[in-house]
Amino acid sequence: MLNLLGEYHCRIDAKGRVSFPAKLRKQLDRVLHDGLVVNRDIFEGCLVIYPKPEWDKVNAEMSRLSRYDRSHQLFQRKFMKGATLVEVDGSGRLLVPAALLGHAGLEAGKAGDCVVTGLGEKIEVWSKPRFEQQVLGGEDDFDFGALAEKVRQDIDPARNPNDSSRN
Amino acid sequence: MLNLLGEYHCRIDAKGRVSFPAKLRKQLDRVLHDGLVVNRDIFEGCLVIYPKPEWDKVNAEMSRLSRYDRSHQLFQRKFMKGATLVEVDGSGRLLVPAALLGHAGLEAGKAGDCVVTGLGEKIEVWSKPRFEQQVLGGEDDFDFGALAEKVRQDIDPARNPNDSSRN
DNA sequence: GGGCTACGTGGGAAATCGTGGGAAAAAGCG
DNA sequence: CGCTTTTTCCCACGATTTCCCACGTAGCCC
Repeated sequence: MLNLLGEYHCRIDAKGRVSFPAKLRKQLDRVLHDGLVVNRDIFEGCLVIYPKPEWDKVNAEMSRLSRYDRSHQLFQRKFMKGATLVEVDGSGRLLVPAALLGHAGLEAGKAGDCVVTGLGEKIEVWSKPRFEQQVLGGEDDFDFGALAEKVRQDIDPARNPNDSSRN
Repeated sequence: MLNLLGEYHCRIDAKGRVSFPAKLRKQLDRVLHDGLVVNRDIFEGCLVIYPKPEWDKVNAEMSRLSRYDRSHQLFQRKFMKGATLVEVDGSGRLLVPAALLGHAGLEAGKAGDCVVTGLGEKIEVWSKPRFEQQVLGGEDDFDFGALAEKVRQDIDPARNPNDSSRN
Protein backbone atom coordinates (compact mmCIF):
# COMPACT_ATOMS: atom_id res chain seq x y z
CA MET A 1 0.00 0.00 0.00
CA LEU A 2 1.13 3.52 -0.74
CA ASN A 3 2.12 5.67 2.16
CA LEU A 4 2.97 9.08 0.87
CA LEU A 5 4.45 11.43 3.39
CA GLY A 6 5.88 14.88 3.71
CA GLU A 7 5.07 18.51 3.26
CA TYR A 8 6.91 20.33 0.55
CA HIS A 9 6.58 23.77 -0.74
CA CYS A 10 7.33 24.50 -4.28
CA ARG A 11 6.56 26.83 -7.13
CA ILE A 12 4.24 26.94 -10.05
CA ASP A 13 5.75 28.74 -12.99
CA ALA A 14 3.96 30.92 -15.50
CA LYS A 15 3.12 27.94 -17.67
CA GLY A 16 1.24 26.13 -14.91
CA ARG A 17 4.01 23.66 -14.22
CA VAL A 18 4.30 22.46 -10.64
CA SER A 19 7.80 21.45 -9.64
CA PHE A 20 7.11 18.08 -8.12
CA PRO A 21 9.42 17.45 -5.16
CA ALA A 22 12.07 14.86 -5.85
CA LYS A 23 11.37 13.13 -2.54
CA LEU A 24 7.77 12.55 -3.48
CA ARG A 25 8.86 11.33 -6.87
CA LYS A 26 11.02 8.76 -5.18
CA GLN A 27 8.16 7.59 -3.03
CA LEU A 28 6.07 7.14 -6.14
CA ASP A 29 8.84 5.38 -8.02
CA ARG A 30 6.90 2.29 -9.04
CA VAL A 31 3.68 3.98 -10.09
CA LEU A 32 4.95 7.20 -11.59
CA HIS A 33 5.30 5.90 -15.13
CA ASP A 34 1.56 5.19 -15.19
CA GLY A 35 0.91 8.86 -14.61
CA LEU A 36 -1.05 10.76 -12.00
CA VAL A 37 -4.62 11.96 -11.91
CA VAL A 38 -5.21 15.54 -10.75
CA ASN A 39 -8.63 16.68 -9.61
CA ARG A 40 -10.40 19.36 -7.65
CA ASP A 41 -10.98 18.45 -4.03
CA ILE A 42 -14.66 17.97 -3.30
CA PHE A 43 -14.79 19.90 -0.08
CA GLU A 44 -11.87 22.28 -0.05
CA GLY A 45 -10.28 24.73 -2.43
CA CYS A 46 -7.29 22.57 -3.16
CA LEU A 47 -6.25 19.94 -5.68
CA VAL A 48 -5.88 16.21 -5.15
CA ILE A 49 -3.42 13.99 -6.97
CA TYR A 50 -3.96 10.25 -7.16
CA PRO A 51 -1.44 7.84 -8.59
CA LYS A 52 -3.11 6.20 -11.56
CA PRO A 53 -3.61 2.79 -9.88
CA GLU A 54 -5.37 4.52 -7.03
CA TRP A 55 -7.61 6.37 -9.46
CA ASP A 56 -8.45 3.13 -11.22
CA LYS A 57 -10.07 1.99 -8.00
CA VAL A 58 -12.20 5.11 -7.98
CA ASN A 59 -13.12 4.55 -11.58
CA ALA A 60 -14.09 0.96 -10.92
CA GLU A 61 -16.50 2.11 -8.25
CA MET A 62 -17.91 4.74 -10.57
CA SER A 63 -18.60 2.19 -13.26
CA ARG A 64 -21.04 0.51 -10.90
CA LEU A 65 -23.28 3.56 -10.85
CA SER A 66 -26.55 3.43 -12.72
CA ARG A 67 -26.96 5.31 -15.96
CA TYR A 68 -30.65 5.66 -15.17
CA ASP A 69 -30.43 7.10 -11.67
CA ARG A 70 -30.22 10.85 -11.51
CA SER A 71 -28.48 11.03 -8.15
CA HIS A 72 -25.86 8.57 -9.34
CA GLN A 73 -25.17 10.67 -12.39
CA LEU A 74 -25.04 13.81 -10.30
CA PHE A 75 -22.58 12.19 -7.96
CA GLN A 76 -20.37 10.99 -10.74
CA ARG A 77 -20.36 14.36 -12.41
CA LYS A 78 -19.62 16.29 -9.23
CA PHE A 79 -16.83 13.94 -8.31
CA MET A 80 -15.11 13.27 -11.60
CA LYS A 81 -15.49 16.57 -13.37
CA GLY A 82 -12.13 17.93 -14.31
CA ALA A 83 -10.10 14.91 -13.29
CA THR A 84 -7.13 14.85 -15.64
CA LEU A 85 -4.33 12.42 -16.32
CA VAL A 86 -0.98 14.16 -16.14
CA GLU A 87 2.59 12.99 -16.42
CA VAL A 88 5.81 14.41 -15.08
CA ASP A 89 8.00 15.99 -17.72
CA GLY A 90 11.71 15.48 -18.20
CA SER A 91 12.58 17.85 -15.39
CA GLY A 92 10.14 16.34 -12.93
CA ARG A 93 7.30 18.82 -13.23
CA LEU A 94 3.57 18.37 -13.49
CA LEU A 95 1.62 20.37 -16.01
CA VAL A 96 -1.61 21.21 -14.21
CA PRO A 97 -4.54 22.25 -16.43
CA ALA A 98 -5.44 25.91 -16.12
CA ALA A 99 -9.07 25.10 -15.31
CA LEU A 100 -8.01 23.26 -12.15
CA LEU A 101 -5.52 25.86 -10.98
CA GLY A 102 -8.33 28.30 -10.42
CA HIS A 103 -10.00 25.96 -7.96
CA ALA A 104 -6.88 26.00 -5.80
CA GLY A 105 -6.70 29.76 -5.89
CA LEU A 106 -3.73 29.74 -8.19
CA GLU A 107 -3.87 32.08 -11.14
CA ALA A 108 -3.01 30.46 -14.41
CA GLY A 109 -0.30 32.22 -16.36
CA LYS A 110 1.25 33.61 -13.23
CA ALA A 111 3.93 32.05 -11.10
CA GLY A 112 3.13 31.36 -7.44
CA ASP A 113 4.02 29.44 -4.33
CA CYS A 114 2.21 26.28 -3.36
CA VAL A 115 2.34 23.52 -0.78
CA VAL A 116 2.36 19.85 -1.74
CA THR A 117 1.61 17.29 0.97
CA GLY A 118 1.67 13.51 0.95
CA LEU A 119 -1.43 12.02 2.57
CA GLY A 120 -1.10 8.26 2.43
CA GLU A 121 -2.59 7.23 -0.86
CA LYS A 122 -3.04 10.68 -2.29
CA ILE A 123 -1.32 14.04 -2.55
CA GLU A 124 -2.82 17.44 -1.95
CA VAL A 125 -1.79 20.71 -3.56
CA TRP A 126 -2.60 23.99 -1.84
CA SER A 127 -1.84 27.55 -2.63
CA LYS A 128 0.52 28.79 0.04
CA PRO A 129 -1.78 31.42 1.57
CA ARG A 130 -4.73 29.04 1.75
CA PHE A 131 -2.65 26.30 3.29
CA GLU A 132 -1.50 28.59 6.04
CA GLN A 133 -5.00 29.82 6.74
CA GLN A 134 -7.09 26.70 6.44
CA VAL A 135 -4.73 23.91 7.39
CA LEU A 136 -2.20 25.44 9.71
CA GLY A 137 -4.30 28.30 11.02
CA GLY A 138 -7.64 28.27 12.77
CA GLU A 139 -6.37 25.73 15.25
CA ASP A 140 -7.55 27.68 18.26
CA ASP A 141 -11.29 27.64 17.76
CA PHE A 142 -11.20 24.30 16.05
CA ASP A 143 -12.26 21.38 18.21
CA PHE A 144 -9.90 18.71 17.00
CA GLY A 145 -10.81 16.41 19.87
CA ALA A 146 -14.48 16.24 18.96
CA LEU A 147 -13.66 15.62 15.32
CA ALA A 148 -11.26 12.84 16.22
CA GLU A 149 -13.93 11.16 18.31
CA LYS A 150 -16.48 11.29 15.50
CA VAL A 151 -14.01 9.87 13.00
CA ARG A 152 -12.94 7.16 15.43
CA GLN A 153 -16.50 5.92 15.63
CA ASP A 154 -16.96 6.05 11.88
CA ILE A 155 -13.98 3.86 11.14
CA ASP A 156 -14.25 1.53 14.14
CA PRO A 157 -14.31 -1.98 12.62
CA ALA A 158 -16.45 -3.26 15.46
CA ARG A 159 -19.23 -0.88 14.61
CA ASN A 160 -19.05 -0.28 10.93
CA PRO A 161 -19.63 -3.43 8.85
CA ASN A 162 -23.20 -3.78 7.64
CA ASP A 163 -24.25 -1.27 10.18
CA SER A 164 -26.93 0.70 8.42
CA SER A 165 -28.66 1.81 11.60
CA ARG A 166 -26.81 5.08 11.50
CA ASN A 167 -28.49 8.16 10.07
CA MET B 1 -11.99 -0.53 -19.43
CA LEU B 2 -12.51 2.93 -20.82
CA ASN B 3 -11.38 5.72 -18.53
CA LEU B 4 -12.02 9.03 -20.19
CA LEU B 5 -10.64 11.98 -18.29
CA GLY B 6 -10.22 15.70 -18.55
CA GLU B 7 -12.11 18.92 -18.81
CA TYR B 8 -11.65 20.88 -21.99
CA HIS B 9 -12.94 24.23 -23.12
CA CYS B 10 -13.64 24.39 -26.78
CA ARG B 11 -15.73 26.13 -29.37
CA ILE B 12 -18.60 25.31 -31.59
CA ASP B 13 -18.33 27.16 -34.87
CA ALA B 14 -21.16 28.53 -36.94
CA LYS B 15 -21.55 25.22 -38.76
CA GLY B 16 -22.22 23.28 -35.57
CA ARG B 17 -18.81 21.68 -35.49
CA VAL B 18 -17.39 20.94 -32.04
CA SER B 19 -13.62 21.00 -31.91
CA PHE B 20 -12.94 17.72 -30.21
CA PRO B 21 -9.90 18.04 -27.94
CA ALA B 22 -6.84 16.21 -29.20
CA LYS B 23 -6.23 14.71 -25.78
CA LEU B 24 -9.63 13.10 -25.74
CA ARG B 25 -9.04 11.83 -29.25
CA LYS B 26 -5.88 10.16 -28.05
CA GLN B 27 -7.70 8.51 -25.18
CA LEU B 28 -10.27 7.16 -27.61
CA ASP B 29 -7.62 5.98 -30.05
CA ARG B 30 -8.77 2.40 -30.35
CA VAL B 31 -12.49 3.03 -30.57
CA LEU B 32 -12.60 6.27 -32.52
CA HIS B 33 -12.75 4.68 -35.94
CA ASP B 34 -16.02 3.00 -34.94
CA GLY B 35 -17.53 6.43 -34.47
CA LEU B 36 -19.30 8.09 -31.56
CA VAL B 37 -22.95 8.32 -30.62
CA VAL B 38 -24.26 11.71 -29.53
CA ASN B 39 -27.46 11.95 -27.54
CA ARG B 40 -29.40 14.22 -25.24
CA ASP B 41 -28.79 13.61 -21.56
CA ILE B 42 -31.82 12.15 -19.82
CA PHE B 43 -31.73 14.36 -16.77
CA GLU B 44 -29.73 17.47 -17.58
CA GLY B 45 -29.52 20.02 -20.35
CA CYS B 46 -26.35 18.67 -21.82
CA LEU B 47 -25.26 16.20 -24.46
CA VAL B 48 -23.71 12.80 -23.93
CA ILE B 49 -21.22 11.17 -26.24
CA TYR B 50 -20.69 7.43 -26.08
CA PRO B 51 -17.98 5.64 -27.97
CA LYS B 52 -19.76 3.18 -30.23
CA PRO B 53 -18.86 0.08 -28.14
CA GLU B 54 -20.31 1.76 -25.08
CA TRP B 55 -23.45 2.64 -26.96
CA ASP B 56 -23.80 -0.99 -27.94
CA LYS B 57 -24.07 -1.80 -24.25
CA VAL B 58 -26.83 0.78 -23.87
CA ASN B 59 -28.55 -0.74 -26.82
CA ALA B 60 -28.31 -4.18 -25.28
CA GLU B 61 -29.94 -2.85 -22.13
CA MET B 62 -32.74 -1.38 -24.22
CA SER B 63 -33.37 -4.69 -25.91
CA ARG B 64 -34.35 -6.13 -22.56
CA LEU B 65 -37.37 -3.85 -22.44
CA SER B 66 -40.73 -5.37 -23.19
CA ARG B 67 -42.29 -4.74 -26.55
CA TYR B 68 -45.68 -5.13 -24.92
CA ASP B 69 -45.27 -2.74 -22.02
CA ARG B 70 -46.29 0.78 -22.88
CA SER B 71 -44.08 2.44 -20.26
CA HIS B 72 -41.10 0.51 -21.54
CA GLN B 73 -41.79 1.65 -25.07
CA LEU B 74 -42.29 5.20 -23.90
CA PHE B 75 -39.00 5.13 -22.07
CA GLN B 76 -37.15 3.71 -25.01
CA ARG B 77 -38.58 6.32 -27.32
CA LYS B 78 -37.70 9.16 -24.95
CA PHE B 79 -34.23 7.86 -24.38
CA MET B 80 -33.17 6.98 -27.86
CA LYS B 81 -34.79 9.70 -29.87
CA GLY B 82 -32.14 11.91 -31.36
CA ALA B 83 -29.23 9.56 -30.78
CA THR B 84 -26.95 10.02 -33.75
CA LEU B 85 -23.82 8.30 -34.96
CA VAL B 86 -21.16 10.89 -35.74
CA GLU B 87 -17.55 10.76 -36.84
CA VAL B 88 -14.68 13.17 -36.41
CA ASP B 89 -13.63 14.99 -39.55
CA GLY B 90 -10.11 15.47 -40.85
CA SER B 91 -9.37 18.31 -38.47
CA GLY B 92 -10.70 16.46 -35.45
CA ARG B 93 -14.14 18.02 -35.17
CA LEU B 94 -17.55 16.54 -34.50
CA LEU B 95 -20.52 17.67 -36.51
CA VAL B 96 -23.34 17.76 -33.98
CA PRO B 97 -26.89 17.74 -35.40
CA ALA B 98 -28.65 21.06 -34.95
CA ALA B 99 -31.61 19.41 -33.22
CA LEU B 100 -29.38 18.22 -30.38
CA LEU B 101 -27.52 21.48 -29.93
CA GLY B 102 -30.67 23.14 -28.70
CA HIS B 103 -30.95 20.68 -25.82
CA ALA B 104 -27.57 21.79 -24.55
CA GLY B 105 -28.49 25.45 -24.81
CA LEU B 106 -26.28 25.98 -27.81
CA GLU B 107 -27.75 27.88 -30.72
CA ALA B 108 -27.23 26.26 -34.07
CA GLY B 109 -25.71 28.49 -36.70
CA LYS B 110 -23.94 30.56 -34.11
CA ALA B 111 -20.51 30.05 -32.67
CA GLY B 112 -20.23 29.52 -28.92
CA ASP B 113 -18.09 28.25 -26.07
CA CYS B 114 -18.65 24.83 -24.60
CA VAL B 115 -17.09 22.48 -22.09
CA VAL B 116 -16.30 18.87 -22.89
CA THR B 117 -15.59 16.52 -19.97
CA GLY B 118 -14.48 12.92 -19.88
CA LEU B 119 -16.48 10.90 -17.38
CA GLY B 120 -15.11 7.39 -17.44
CA GLU B 121 -17.07 5.61 -20.11
CA LYS B 122 -18.79 8.60 -21.63
CA ILE B 123 -18.24 12.23 -22.50
CA GLU B 124 -20.49 15.14 -21.65
CA VAL B 125 -20.84 18.38 -23.60
CA TRP B 126 -22.10 21.48 -21.79
CA SER B 127 -22.59 25.03 -22.82
CA LYS B 128 -20.08 27.09 -20.89
CA PRO B 129 -22.58 29.09 -18.81
CA ARG B 130 -24.57 26.00 -17.84
CA PHE B 131 -21.47 24.12 -16.87
CA GLU B 132 -20.33 26.88 -14.58
CA GLN B 133 -23.74 27.16 -12.96
CA GLN B 134 -24.83 23.56 -12.64
CA VAL B 135 -21.62 21.64 -12.38
CA LEU B 136 -19.04 23.96 -10.89
CA GLY B 137 -21.37 26.30 -9.04
CA GLY B 138 -23.80 25.60 -6.25
CA GLU B 139 -21.09 23.96 -4.21
CA ASP B 140 -21.92 25.84 -1.07
CA ASP B 141 -25.51 24.81 -0.58
CA PHE B 142 -24.90 21.44 -2.13
CA ASP B 143 -24.64 18.61 0.39
CA PHE B 144 -22.14 16.37 -1.28
CA GLY B 145 -21.75 14.28 1.85
CA ALA B 146 -25.41 13.28 1.93
CA LEU B 147 -25.42 12.46 -1.76
CA ALA B 148 -22.30 10.37 -1.40
CA GLU B 149 -23.82 8.44 1.47
CA LYS B 150 -26.96 7.65 -0.53
CA VAL B 151 -24.95 6.50 -3.50
CA ARG B 152 -22.65 4.48 -1.29
CA GLN B 153 -25.57 2.54 0.08
CA ASP B 154 -26.96 1.98 -3.40
CA ILE B 155 -23.80 0.40 -4.71
CA ASP B 156 -22.65 -1.30 -1.52
CA PRO B 157 -21.81 -4.86 -2.58
CA ALA B 158 -23.00 -6.21 0.74
CA ARG B 159 -26.45 -4.82 0.19
CA ASN B 160 -26.93 -4.65 -3.49
CA PRO B 161 -27.14 -8.10 -5.10
CA ASN B 162 -30.72 -9.22 -5.61
CA ASP B 163 -31.86 -6.63 -3.19
CA SER B 164 -34.93 -5.13 -4.75
CA SER B 165 -36.47 -4.01 -1.49
CA ARG B 166 -35.03 -0.57 -1.85
CA ASN B 167 -37.03 2.29 -3.28
C1' DG C 1 35.91 23.15 3.09
C1' DG C 2 35.94 22.12 -1.81
C1' DG C 3 34.17 19.68 -5.46
C1' DC C 4 30.54 17.08 -7.34
C1' DT C 5 26.00 15.56 -8.12
C1' DA C 6 21.32 16.34 -8.43
C1' DC C 7 17.51 19.29 -8.17
C1' DG C 8 14.73 23.24 -9.44
C1' DT C 9 13.90 26.97 -12.75
C1' DG C 10 13.53 29.35 -16.95
C1' DG C 11 13.43 29.95 -21.72
C1' DG C 12 13.30 28.76 -26.61
C1' DA C 13 12.40 25.94 -30.80
C1' DA C 14 9.71 22.61 -33.09
C1' DA C 15 5.75 20.15 -33.59
C1' DT C 16 0.98 19.97 -32.98
C1' DC C 17 -3.63 21.73 -32.46
C1' DG C 18 -7.63 24.67 -33.35
C1' DT C 19 -10.07 27.69 -36.34
C1' DG C 20 -11.79 29.68 -40.38
C1' DG C 21 -12.67 29.76 -45.02
C1' DG C 22 -13.43 27.97 -49.58
C1' DA C 23 -14.19 24.58 -53.18
C1' DA C 24 -16.44 20.46 -54.59
C1' DA C 25 -20.17 17.34 -54.17
C1' DA C 26 -24.84 16.29 -53.02
C1' DA C 27 -29.48 17.36 -52.33
C1' DG C 28 -33.61 20.07 -52.99
C1' DC C 29 -36.62 22.94 -55.88
C1' DG C 30 -38.66 25.11 -59.69
C1' DC D 1 -33.31 19.04 -66.60
C1' DG D 2 -30.85 22.93 -64.79
C1' DC D 3 -30.32 26.07 -61.10
C1' DT D 4 -29.93 27.13 -56.18
C1' DT D 5 -28.96 25.81 -51.59
C1' DT D 6 -26.99 22.95 -48.33
C1' DT D 7 -23.64 19.84 -46.80
C1' DT D 8 -19.20 17.73 -46.70
C1' DC D 9 -14.54 17.62 -47.34
C1' DC D 10 -9.98 19.64 -47.43
C1' DC D 11 -6.39 23.01 -47.07
C1' DA D 12 -3.78 26.71 -44.78
C1' DC D 13 -2.53 29.86 -41.32
C1' DG D 14 -2.01 31.51 -36.45
C1' DA D 15 -1.77 30.15 -31.82
C1' DT D 16 -0.72 27.08 -28.50
C1' DT D 17 1.53 23.36 -26.47
C1' DT D 18 5.12 20.23 -25.60
C1' DC D 19 9.48 18.87 -25.50
C1' DC D 20 14.28 19.67 -24.63
C1' DC D 21 18.37 21.98 -23.28
C1' DA D 22 21.07 24.92 -20.32
C1' DC D 23 22.16 27.44 -16.23
C1' DG D 24 22.14 28.65 -11.17
C1' DT D 25 21.81 26.79 -6.71
C1' DA D 26 21.73 23.88 -2.91
C1' DG D 27 22.83 19.87 -0.65
C1' DC D 28 25.94 16.03 0.00
C1' DC D 29 30.00 13.36 0.08
C1' DC D 30 34.71 12.95 0.34
